[in-house]
Amino acid sequence: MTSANRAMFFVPSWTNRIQKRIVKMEYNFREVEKRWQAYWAENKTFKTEDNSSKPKYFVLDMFPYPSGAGLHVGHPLGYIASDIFARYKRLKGFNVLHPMGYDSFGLPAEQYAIQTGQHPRITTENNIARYRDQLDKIGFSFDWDREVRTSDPQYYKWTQWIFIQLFNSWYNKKCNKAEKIETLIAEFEKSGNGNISAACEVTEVFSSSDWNAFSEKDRSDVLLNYRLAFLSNTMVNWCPQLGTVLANEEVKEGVSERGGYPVERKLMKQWSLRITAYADRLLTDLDALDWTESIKEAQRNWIGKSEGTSLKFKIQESSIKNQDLIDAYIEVFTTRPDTVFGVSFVTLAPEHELVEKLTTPEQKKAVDEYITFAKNRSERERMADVKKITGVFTGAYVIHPFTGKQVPIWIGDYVLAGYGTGAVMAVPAHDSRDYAFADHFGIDKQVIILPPVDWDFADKSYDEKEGKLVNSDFLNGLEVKAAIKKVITVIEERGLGKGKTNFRLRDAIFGRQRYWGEPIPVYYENGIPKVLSENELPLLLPEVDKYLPTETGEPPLARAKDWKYKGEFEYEYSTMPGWAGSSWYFLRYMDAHNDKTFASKEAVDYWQNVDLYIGGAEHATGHLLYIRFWTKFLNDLGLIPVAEPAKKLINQGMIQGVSSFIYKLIFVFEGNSERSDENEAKSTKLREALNEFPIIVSKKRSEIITNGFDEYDGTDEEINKYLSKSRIKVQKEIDELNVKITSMFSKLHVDVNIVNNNVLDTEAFKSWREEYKDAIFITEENGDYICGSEVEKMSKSKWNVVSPDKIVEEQGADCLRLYEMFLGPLEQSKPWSTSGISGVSNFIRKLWRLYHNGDELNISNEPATRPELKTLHKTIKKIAQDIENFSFNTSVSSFMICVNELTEFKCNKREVLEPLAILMAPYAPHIAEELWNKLGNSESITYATFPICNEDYLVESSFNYPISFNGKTRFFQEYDRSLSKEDVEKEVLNLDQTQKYLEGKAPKKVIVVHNKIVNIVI
RNA sequence: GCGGAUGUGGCGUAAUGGCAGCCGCGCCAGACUUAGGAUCUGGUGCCGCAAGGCGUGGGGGUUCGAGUCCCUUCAUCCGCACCA
Repeated sequence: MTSANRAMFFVPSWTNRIQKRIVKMEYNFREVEKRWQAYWAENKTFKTEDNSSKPKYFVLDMFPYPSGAGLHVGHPLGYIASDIFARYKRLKGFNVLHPMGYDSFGLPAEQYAIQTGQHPRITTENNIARYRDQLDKIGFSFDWDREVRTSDPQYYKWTQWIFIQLFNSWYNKKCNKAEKIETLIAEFEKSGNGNISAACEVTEVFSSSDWNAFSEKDRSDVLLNYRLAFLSNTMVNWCPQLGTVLANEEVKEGVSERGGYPVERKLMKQWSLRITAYADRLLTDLDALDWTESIKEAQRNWIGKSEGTSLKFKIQESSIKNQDLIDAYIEVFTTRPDTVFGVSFVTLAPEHELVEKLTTPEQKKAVDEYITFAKNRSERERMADVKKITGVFTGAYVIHPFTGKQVPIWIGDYVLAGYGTGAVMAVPAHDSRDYAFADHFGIDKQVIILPPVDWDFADKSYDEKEGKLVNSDFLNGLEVKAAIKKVITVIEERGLGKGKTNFRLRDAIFGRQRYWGEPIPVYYENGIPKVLSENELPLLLPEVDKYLPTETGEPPLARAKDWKYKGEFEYEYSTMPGWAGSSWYFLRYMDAHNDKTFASKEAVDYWQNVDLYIGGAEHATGHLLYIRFWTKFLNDLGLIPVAEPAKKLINQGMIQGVSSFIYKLIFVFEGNSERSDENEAKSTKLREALNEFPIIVSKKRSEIITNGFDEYDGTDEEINKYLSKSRIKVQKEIDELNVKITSMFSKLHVDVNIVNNNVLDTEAFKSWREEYKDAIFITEENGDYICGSEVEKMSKSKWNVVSPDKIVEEQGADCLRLYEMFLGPLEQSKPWSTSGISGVSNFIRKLWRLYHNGDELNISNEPATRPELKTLHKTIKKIAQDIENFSFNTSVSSFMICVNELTEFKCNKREVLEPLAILMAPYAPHIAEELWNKLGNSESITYATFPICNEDYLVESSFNYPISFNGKTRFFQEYDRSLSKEDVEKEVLNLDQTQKYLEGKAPKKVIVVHNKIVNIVI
């Protein structure tokens, strides 16, 4: 059958079979699943109680962004796992909160709005409706009454409210928590900021009288240095194509995570959140969390704590002319103060504030040129050629604080302005970056640590913290670790600097110059930012005529007509970033409709935090860090009782797509004729003629020809036939233009839905796109067109998205649920493939047959036999263990084993089949409800009781010992379980078989593990 | 460079330090027959006719016994990355 025929008969054959099934009264999943989904919705089966005597359990999924592509098979993987767990916990007697919602603000809907003019709200609503429909069909046990949408004004009212709390708070380092800003103002009024220890920008010291004399604007500016939500001039990641700034974790390899557009560094006035205040707590609290090590490690890296010391290098006055620099110094941050006697230069970041002042006139030109160069080098370039060492000498020197020698000051872009002090002391012999820099510019390297191993300093630096100090004055002879301690003491004694901790984590930029996000509830009165009061919330997203920046480059919100606070003051035009709404949503589920507060005290006290959180690992440094930050903040203010959002976190693996490719011949011209209108016309004709119909070459064919997919070598006769056909028509132009035509293969994604087992449905392909309607296929010898395939991330642009809908339609939701779990361990990533789904589908029918005889339900009330009970109880034990260990894949095989065994026993006993239905219920809820109901239960199976394993049934009276010699099993021998170790040994040694394997030799040793194994060592 | 994860049949995978490959797909052989892509039975790690041997990325170690623990090495994937 050709692929075209297959496609034509595909649908009818399915329909036939389903009709047959109905006639034969086989399990009709369509009817059953639809009926129970309706029942659950109607009876609000999964509605969570607010006041319950049951213990609580909160199972949460990372809610989706409702994209236009709909749900793909990767989404439900985590949802199915959490749903199984939620249903299991209900059967175990818990009051389960298992909600779902939508992270519905975000860029794609807005990009779509820019292209089409459709309001993002409409796009979002449509997408949500589609998601909901898809979710409903899979049979999840969500309490939909608690649905949240971050773009709903009733929801973002509270996102804005939390922002206001952040604005009205500061971080008191003395008690290590956030406090109301009023306590800070009171302190300022009383004694200025001298005694304050706060997470803040560097601020000048002022007294209470200074404060009282400040203008309103001055006070506002000072307070902004302390507030947890603050406005400041910051270097931001500016993405011109998206027209907005991006957070660090939204930038991957120098381009935007969404869309892949270039990102540049730019100084802008921006709202930020002072997450750095929480850096230490975010780090230390990780230890107590039951999260995967990889996520914790990613967060640790991202926070990037490093302990070291600051050290001041006085600027040598004779080397500079600038009077401002008398008594000035350069402060560096180092984690290796022990290497201070090996300093051969000091390097400043190009943006360092002292650069301009201390550069000597002789070096000014070179320095200016370098700074311009460094500025214009985009982030991406900088990352692309990390190896390229650049820098320049300033002409100035500092005085070494211990030796008094002069040390040159250099500028280099390997030093980052944003980290530490933006200046480093360079110790080339013991730091690989300094080494590379020194090597490049021919600067001396002073060895001051003797490595414990042979080391060639001509080759590379020695960075390890092992070895003895030399040439280091008072540190000579000390081990590195002792030297670090000692030198810090000396540095602090002499007032040269002090021990200091640095974090890599930056404050989170909170403004986005976009439309589709929460408006920041701020207005400006005489240039002073002020927040709205609670009763003015929500600040609704205004309507705009276009979703683009204004002509003057202001964000889209500036387009809103008459959008002024009290008709007078300008609002903030940036909106909040995508992660704002998701940073607290778990709390809203606890009390989703409260219009007095974000969630009532009773609700947050009862539900506490999430017991089980399931979602993708890609949120390791974004969402999961911000949600922890906001939780800690709300906890500091006493608004919630917990400081962490989720006790346990599981990351489901990514389901990758398997992309299919076609290989299209394209033509490249190389001509050397003059450019003229006439020649242009000829070229156009040439191009059109050659591309009159697309030539699509099958994978193996193109591989044989080219052994790669680049250039076509011109040796395939069939291809040449088509090529020459096109070519003849334009031979005149080719000659006249004197062009050389090269044919290349272009590898293009093709929709996986028209490819079956790598065989392209060529008819479907022709109608897939207008441009392919006349496609010519160069196929394999058997007439099939074979596509290339590759495993990639599932995405619309790669045409490899597989939606769950088709499987639900053809095999049923229970089958999808079981199959997704059957694929392998939850946390493992794997490419999507349906090759094994028939096994699961067969299993479901086999399960059904166990309860039926032909068309009729066939259940016996006879007591079950011992083997039947053993099968059941072994399964109960395994399933309970598996669920607790999140090992859902192994449960599915246990079910299969169980049903296989019971089928073999021809078991139809209620005593076995009723508990089995309950065991199945979390995994395959529809069929379980149906069987439960047919067994005569009138209530939903949801609140049945999970069966308890009776170990008595698992114990056999005898054990079949594997008898091994030198660890290799040779035969088996059955003994009574009560037979002692000693007796087993005696019996085994007397066996003829044993004697055979002993070959007359005496055993050196005999190991008997009771009821496990016998091993005889010869 | 740093960190995390993963390497087991043709494929997805399974194995509290104790019979490697459960379960499923695929494949082979057969049965049944309203010829269905249904259902049922048997087989299927590799080499070998067999006896038997070899097998969990490679090398070493601990152990009576290692897929599992330790050391080392290689490969693949992911995250971070001039972080002083």
